[in-house]
Amino acid sequence: MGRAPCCDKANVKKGPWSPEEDAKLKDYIEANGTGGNWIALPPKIGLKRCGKSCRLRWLNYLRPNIKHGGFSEEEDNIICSLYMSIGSRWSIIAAQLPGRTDNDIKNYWNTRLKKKLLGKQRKEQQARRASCLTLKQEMKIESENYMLSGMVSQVPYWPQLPAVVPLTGTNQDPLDVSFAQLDQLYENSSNMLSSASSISPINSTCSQVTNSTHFNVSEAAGPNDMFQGFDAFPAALSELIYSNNQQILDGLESFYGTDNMVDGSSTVTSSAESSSWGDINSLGYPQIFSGFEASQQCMPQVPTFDEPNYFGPP
DNA sequence: AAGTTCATCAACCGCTAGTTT
DNA sequence: GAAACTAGCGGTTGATGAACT
Repeated sequence: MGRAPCCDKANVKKGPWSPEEDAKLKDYIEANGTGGNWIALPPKIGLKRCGKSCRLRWLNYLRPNIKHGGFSEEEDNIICSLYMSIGSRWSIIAAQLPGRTDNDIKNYWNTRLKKKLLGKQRKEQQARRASCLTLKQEMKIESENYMLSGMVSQVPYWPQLPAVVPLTGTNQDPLDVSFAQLDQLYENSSNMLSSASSISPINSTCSQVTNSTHFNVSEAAGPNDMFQGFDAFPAALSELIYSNNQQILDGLESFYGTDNMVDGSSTVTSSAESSSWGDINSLGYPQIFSGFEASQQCMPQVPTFDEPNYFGPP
């Protein structure tokens, strides 16, 4: 037995909303609220719309204090950082950006931000190829940069996982890290994410951001404190936002490794691409890729998740 | 000027989780 | 406890306008 439809689709209008419909919905909700039942709303105000459609229209467009477009550099950084940390949990990301909707952020990421990052990455890769750096030279530079920059204190914090997560196909080329694999990682941290419903929005001013605690997951952590560290993410995020974080964007771009991402192949990569693996480490991801040690031999050595300085200099 | 491609974004769809009956 | 129902979420689609040929 299938589910009953949420509305009578035959008698429901679809497509763009007219100004009259907007006005009806807005006026009613402002005067009476939603009544906690979106399904019942349209008939009450004479709208031939699905309740879901009304809800979406209100949340994404009619609701007060909605901002459209004009994303700031700060917002870009927050979105990137959170995407790297928690993946495509747009509602959670939106909760950190007052006035932004999940739909808006999702669209912005898919249409602009991702491309922006990829474009920059591509330029850098071309520059590297042109400079004829050897792999060894690159490794040395990246390693030195890593050690000197104290970057780990600025990167998005990856919550401590209950255990080292074995990825399927450990013989896989480590450079062929795709979003699918990231999804696998996200899956393993889903318990942590599920508690994120208690997230409070970032306040809009710099000082407030720095001082506020955005993630209240510690309250939900329980005795085993499985969320240990995740609570510290806001500090890392604040630092990320208000310090010179070009390195973060660089890392993100390298992480997306255009060549790997675009065609999804696992071909042996050139020295230029190989840097992406080191950058993944430098982004602060835990030792979840430990099945790839053999392949990592040619990569810069970075502190492992268990080492004391993993999340920053002592 | 006309046709085509690309970029953007509002809206829809299907699914899941939570709540109510 | 099971079924029905709703809210919310994320992925995807389609309409539209801009840019390009």
